[in-house]
Amino acid sequence: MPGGGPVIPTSATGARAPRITDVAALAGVSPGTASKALNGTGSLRAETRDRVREAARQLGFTPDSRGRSLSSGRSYAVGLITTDSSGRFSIPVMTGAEDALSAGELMLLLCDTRDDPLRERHYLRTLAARRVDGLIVTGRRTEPREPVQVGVPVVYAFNPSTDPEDMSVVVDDRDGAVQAVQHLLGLGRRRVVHLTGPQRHRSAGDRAAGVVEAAGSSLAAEPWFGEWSERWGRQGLDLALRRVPDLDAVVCGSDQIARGVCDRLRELGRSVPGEVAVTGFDNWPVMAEASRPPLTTVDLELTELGRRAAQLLIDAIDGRPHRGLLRLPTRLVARASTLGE
Amino acid sequence: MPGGGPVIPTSATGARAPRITDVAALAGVSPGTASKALNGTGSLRAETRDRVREAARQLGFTPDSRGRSLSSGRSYAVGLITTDSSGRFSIPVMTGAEDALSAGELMLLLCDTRDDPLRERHYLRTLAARRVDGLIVTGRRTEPREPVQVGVPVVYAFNPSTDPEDMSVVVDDRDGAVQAVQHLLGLGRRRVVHLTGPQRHRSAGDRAAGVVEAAGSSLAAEPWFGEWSERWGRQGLDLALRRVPDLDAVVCGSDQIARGVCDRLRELGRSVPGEVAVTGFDNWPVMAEASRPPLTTVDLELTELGRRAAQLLIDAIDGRPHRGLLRLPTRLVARASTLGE
DNA sequence: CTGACCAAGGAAAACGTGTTCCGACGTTTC
DNA sequence: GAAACGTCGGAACACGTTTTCCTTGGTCAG
Repeated sequence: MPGGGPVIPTSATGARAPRITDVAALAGVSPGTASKALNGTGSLRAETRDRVREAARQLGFTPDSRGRSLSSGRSYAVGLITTDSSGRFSIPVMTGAEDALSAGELMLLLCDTRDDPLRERHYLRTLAARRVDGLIVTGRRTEPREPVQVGVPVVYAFNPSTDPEDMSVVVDDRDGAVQAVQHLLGLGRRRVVHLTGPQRHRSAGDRAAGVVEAAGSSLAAEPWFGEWSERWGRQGLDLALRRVPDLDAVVCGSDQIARGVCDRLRELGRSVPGEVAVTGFDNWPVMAEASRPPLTTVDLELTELGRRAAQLLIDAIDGRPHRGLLRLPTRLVARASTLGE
Repeated sequence: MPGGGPVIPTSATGARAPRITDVAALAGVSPGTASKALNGTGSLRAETRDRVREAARQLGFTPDSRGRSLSSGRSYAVGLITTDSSGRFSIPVMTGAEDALSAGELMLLLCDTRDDPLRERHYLRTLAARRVDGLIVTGRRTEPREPVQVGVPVVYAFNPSTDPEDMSVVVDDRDGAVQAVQHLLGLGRRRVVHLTGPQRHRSAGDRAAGVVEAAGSSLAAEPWFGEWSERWGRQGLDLALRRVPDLDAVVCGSDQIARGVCDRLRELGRSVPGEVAVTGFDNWPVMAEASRPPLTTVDLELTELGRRAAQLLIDAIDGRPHRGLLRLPTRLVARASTLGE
């Protein structure tokens, strides 16, 4: 049947998927020779090589990666353990990782543990059974997590391992906060306050530390810790205004908080950024771009983080192991909430 | 080394990962017998079985799924092709699919094509090489897509195949709209308008059709098509009010639109739901719950959709193929934007 | 003319498992 | 006592590929 799309042949196409033996038979050579011809190894006459390749093409031969894997000792697959794949943090990390891996012909095995240790154990076992070449571990919080015990290279992305010897790639939250503050100081703001998430969250603490460090004497009050919500942004702003009536900049620990702050400021009739400049954190498009005005915010570059994590893993798999924590820079995205129109 | 966590042994643990041969040798039986003992097949004395199992436990033996796969003809893996894994629609679908598959010991191979036909071809080839048992195809839009050509069972989730014979699982957008409207009618609303996304989007059209059908004479104006944004919600509300000053309910095609509508109504001093009731669509928590007031909305039950898709796929793999379109019901989530406090 | 060397390709083993077939042994039945 | 039968376990092959080693035949130098 000539017409129709390019059917990729497999065991269910009707007949069996062609094996290298079939290719070899058609080309009139031995399976070993066919393998060499297709992989460009060994020493073969050009004519033979072409004949084999033509036979493979004709049969629509796709080498079975399981056989190849068994023979090579590598599975060309890595597991991705995530504590919640629906988190908006793990998603871009996954995307970046997949990006880097697919370039290296590696596939990603998705494992969503839902923060359940039992599920995690189950998945680790399954991944071990599949003899994955490596593992990427990610989550939705920046708290260090206890390392996984597994006999292949592991990279922790976004949430580091508690073992400082393990490979971890994380966001430099503190530097992000510093960038935001410096941006505001550069615009002449001198009465800066900081509203952020729960104090027990490491990212909140890191960002607050960055703000305190960078703002120096321009910090008009101690940071307020609350929750990662718009509601807290609105409430927190009220608190801040009571304490610092003449504040001219609010550095927020998340875009949600910043959006709440903007909303409340508008309700109070204070112009943004005319009277008060506002910055967010995370560059979560749906928040940052939909806010009125759109938010100047700190992009975590999570896709790049995922990519780097995957690259590190590939290196380790290829026998060039790295170790320790890699802190990636963030990127300030300036929008109307500090710049105006 | 006894201390430390439960190391899952693999080829990199230092020594080689133990093979079934090693287990057999330790138990004093042949590899074939060991296989039978571990899998509960064949006829063996209980004592022999136990001896083998004990040996396996002692060695920390994990059967190599590649060998097993080669022998059984099944790979126990399915590919997940998504046009964008960062979309908030594909994520819950993936989660649900993974949920159903992991129960059946199947793994998910993640393939994000980024809507690029070249990448898709690449991934299809790779998945074919891995001899996946099946394929789930999903995307971020509800438009039917051209079927993939591959020799294994395929289920289309969220976005159906253009071939009505293919297995597809989709959201019943129309029924969702009907539910929302009936909810409003039940609350006594009689001047209903509808604001939704771009007319070229099938989901917008389906939802609009449902609204028109269910509202009947209570529909105060033709639906307005615009975009899926809060900004359009605000603008659209102005249009609607100009045309229907006494409207008492706005059915929105998305939570973003609904949120914009609520914001604008508040700015205009019209109470929600006192004067105007508002419904959203999608039950996107960050929108629906953060809106003021929180949105009554239509949950698409995407996780369940993913689960069903996976279940259908498993059935097909096990030789019980289904066919045609499965339209899953949505679920109305009532919140303050229609009910008040 | 012979020995050394090289190119080309084949045979066989390896990767790890599951399954089929068959033989050995012990028990039962006539 | 012999034939039939059931239980248990081993040998061999299958799955599909890669790689190592070896053979064959040809060419070149001495």
